[in-house]
Amino acid sequence: MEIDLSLKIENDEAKDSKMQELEDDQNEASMAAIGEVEDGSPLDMSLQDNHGGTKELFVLQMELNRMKEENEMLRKVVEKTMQDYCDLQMKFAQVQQNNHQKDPQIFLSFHGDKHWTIQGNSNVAKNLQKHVPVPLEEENEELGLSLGLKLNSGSGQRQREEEEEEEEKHETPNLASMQNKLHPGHLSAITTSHAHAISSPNRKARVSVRARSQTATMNDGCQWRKYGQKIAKGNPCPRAYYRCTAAPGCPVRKQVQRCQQDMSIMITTYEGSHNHRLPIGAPAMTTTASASESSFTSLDSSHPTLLNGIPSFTPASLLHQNPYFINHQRPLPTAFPWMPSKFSASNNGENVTSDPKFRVTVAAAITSQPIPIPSSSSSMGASREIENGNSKTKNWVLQSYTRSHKHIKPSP
DNA sequence: CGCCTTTGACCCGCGC
DNA sequence: GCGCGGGTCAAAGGCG
Repeated sequence: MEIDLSLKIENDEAKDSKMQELEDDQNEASMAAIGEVEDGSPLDMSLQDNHGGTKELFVLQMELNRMKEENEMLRKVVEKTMQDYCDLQMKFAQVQQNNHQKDPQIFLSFHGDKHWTIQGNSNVAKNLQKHVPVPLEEENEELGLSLGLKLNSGSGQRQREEEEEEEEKHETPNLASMQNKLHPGHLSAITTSHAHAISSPNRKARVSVRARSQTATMNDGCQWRKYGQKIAKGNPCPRAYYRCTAAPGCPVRKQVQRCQQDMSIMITTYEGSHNHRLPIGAPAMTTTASASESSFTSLDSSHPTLLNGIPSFTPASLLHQNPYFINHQRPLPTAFPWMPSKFSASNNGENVTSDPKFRVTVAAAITSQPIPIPSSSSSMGASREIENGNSKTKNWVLQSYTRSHKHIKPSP
């Protein structure tokens, strides 16, 4: 990101030359006035004329003094502007440096269905606080669901992964404790989401979103094609790789993985920027560039269309405008559609995406075209592992697992 | 038939 | 240089 802070001002020479011209003109005028007195026919000159010439000279001198003062004032303004410009440049450099050193964190907490609080010291947080049309209160209620937003900059992948692990360590117990505090039925469709964006000159920007979802994929309004799946180290849940197929050659990819600590949380990581117009229902984070710039919107992974026509950051209003979110409360399922059906109970009723009532509600709430909902038929049960070196044993186990679940399809 | 998922193989970066 | 692990490719098969 580069911001042109160049400030075009006239340099001193040009300014001085103009001033000189001005003074010359005034001198000429004065001299002309004097010359009139001196070069005119002195004998014939009447007293009245003399009086008039002196008056004109006086006026011109006054004008000259006034212009000198004005010029001095302008000089001060220019100096002040230059000073401000230098300060701004220094601040900008400092901000850039800070972005590399630490990660400004923004935490959005949802208290019941009434209040949202945004915490954070960054400018983004302050901006959010300005724009969120709900009263901001201290986080003092026990009943709260936290939604963390994080903007990173210039971190390496390792660092990011460590941060993510760290976040999970800190975040998951909180979630668990919150869920323990809450009656299961109080968990509405929106529970938590987590996003952060990374921008680095050498790395593609990434935005990862954590959302409680029971569907296999995050339904974000875009069209995705799965091109790979792997078991990541330290997480038994397979990581699925998707590519945007909404337009040929679109570089956007996303990774979908379940959170190890809380299987109901799905971590979706978007990478790249779309080379096409997004569907109306596609949230901003599906294009990392816009996600980095804009505010994030809390969303339920099953309900991308809720973002249609709604300002980029209106979680509270979103909730209030869509009573479905508040009223559609259901207990956490014990199994999820992405699990092999062997392990999952009949949970078709849990998938609110296919709920016609929800669709009608959304259609009524927003004015947009219906977004085709991609079939979440990818079986996450099949696992695989790289076959090399010492991982062969693990690979055999995984392949065995794969074979044993190969013909198991998730319940429709 | 076209598009999708699955999955084994391959590539590449990083740490030691 | 080697091993490990993440990410991607591409062939095979399924499905509507």
